[in-house]
Amino acid sequence: MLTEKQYKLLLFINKTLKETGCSPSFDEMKDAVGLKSKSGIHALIEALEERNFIKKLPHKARALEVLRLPKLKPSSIIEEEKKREQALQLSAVEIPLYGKIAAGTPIEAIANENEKIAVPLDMVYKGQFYALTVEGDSMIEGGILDGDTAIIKKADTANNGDIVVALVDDCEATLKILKKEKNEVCLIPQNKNYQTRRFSADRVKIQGILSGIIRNYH
Amino acid sequence: MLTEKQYKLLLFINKTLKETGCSPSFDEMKDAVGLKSKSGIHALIEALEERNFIKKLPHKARALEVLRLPKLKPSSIIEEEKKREQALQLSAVEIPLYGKIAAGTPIEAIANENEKIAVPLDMVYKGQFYALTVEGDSMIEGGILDGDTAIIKKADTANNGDIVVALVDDCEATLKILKKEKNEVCLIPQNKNYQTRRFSADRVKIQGILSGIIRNYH
DNA sequence: AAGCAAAAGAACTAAAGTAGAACAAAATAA
DNA sequence: TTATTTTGTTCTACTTTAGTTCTTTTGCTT
Repeated sequence: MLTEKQYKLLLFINKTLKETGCSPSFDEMKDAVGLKSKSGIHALIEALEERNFIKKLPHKARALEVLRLPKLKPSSIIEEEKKREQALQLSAVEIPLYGKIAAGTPIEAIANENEKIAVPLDMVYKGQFYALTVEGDSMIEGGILDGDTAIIKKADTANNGDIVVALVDDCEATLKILKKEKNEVCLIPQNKNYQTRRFSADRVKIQGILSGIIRNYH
Repeated sequence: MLTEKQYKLLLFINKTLKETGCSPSFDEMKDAVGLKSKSGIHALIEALEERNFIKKLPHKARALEVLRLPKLKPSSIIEEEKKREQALQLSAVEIPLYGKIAAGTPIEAIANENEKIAVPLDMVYKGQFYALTVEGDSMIEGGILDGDTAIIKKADTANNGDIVVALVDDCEATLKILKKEKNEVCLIPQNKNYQTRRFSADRVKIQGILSGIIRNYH
């Protein structure tokens, strides 16, 4: 119903009326609203009168009357509603479950947008994520078991020590610890029975960084 | 009665008026409803005015007023809400996070209803659940690491082989594999450096069964 | 593929906001 | 009463913001 300036002025008129019992002058209003000329106040007053928020006796000094104020929702209720909305949206989000890792195919190839999994929000704070089912025990000493769901953050670069989804020769995807050395890349398992594999850097593509693990005991 | 867009716009206008006291502009409305051009807003406004949901001062800026709100939501909105609700309920629920385990105090004592965590629904299919933060490495060979969040199903009995939250002598809570023997109870760690502990059955109370693990890499 | 409606986009018009000055009417003081 | 000050009104000029209208595009239904 009102513009910002109109609303601000209306509040000021109402306030001074209640506090002093007498209308503010155009000059007082222009200062209150932050104008340098009172001609603007005149326009605002006319707009407020046209919208029936105030009544004015023309050619009388300080003769304004507030007819009504826009009825606002109490801010406490607004806050509460916002919180509830946030809670709904913040508690968990859904990310796609792409399939199994260590399955020998690029992840893109098996992307299935239909299968999704819900994960706690704090796992997926920022960026794009997807989920993989871990297959095999090559990371068992890092607490990553066969059947675990790995939450992966999409990325094409990573730091030494990160656990990454690495695609070797465009055909084999594995979950390993990354170590970069000059022109080579080491993929380090966490299982004594497996060996670290070393590739020239151009054979390995990073597809994501491990962000979380979800395990289900049945 | 109303189309989805009309309904959304009406709600937005109403919300803006109640929260700020000022009408939204066409540009603000187009963003709120998800249009890229304000010409569409014009059409929606006209439709809403024709149906007597809002009043407008023509050729005035920010001069909208909401006359009434529809008692019925458009069916498309209802369906959308149902879906979202279902998705949320089906995908994740919130359970209380009680604190750390292996901290030497009964879990009841440190229950804090305020702290909660969202977990995927398939972890908490049936029964009452709570979450604990794992402390220590006594279960490391089972893939349960220091700092992991353990999702626990409330229970006072368990089967051999279950990983349980066990309270010993009413003062010490630990997460271990359960093994019952005649009148004795074994609590078996999964770490060669720890020893299995054996108690008479009356000293050990089961407080829950491990149902899931959530881990966050930072 | 034709026809339709919703949406996008651009062009245009109007209102709101800003400022300054000149002036007229009311309130106040002498 | 007259003189003086305060207050309100009007006008011009210009910038920014907002609303309207029209044409084109897009996506969908038949």
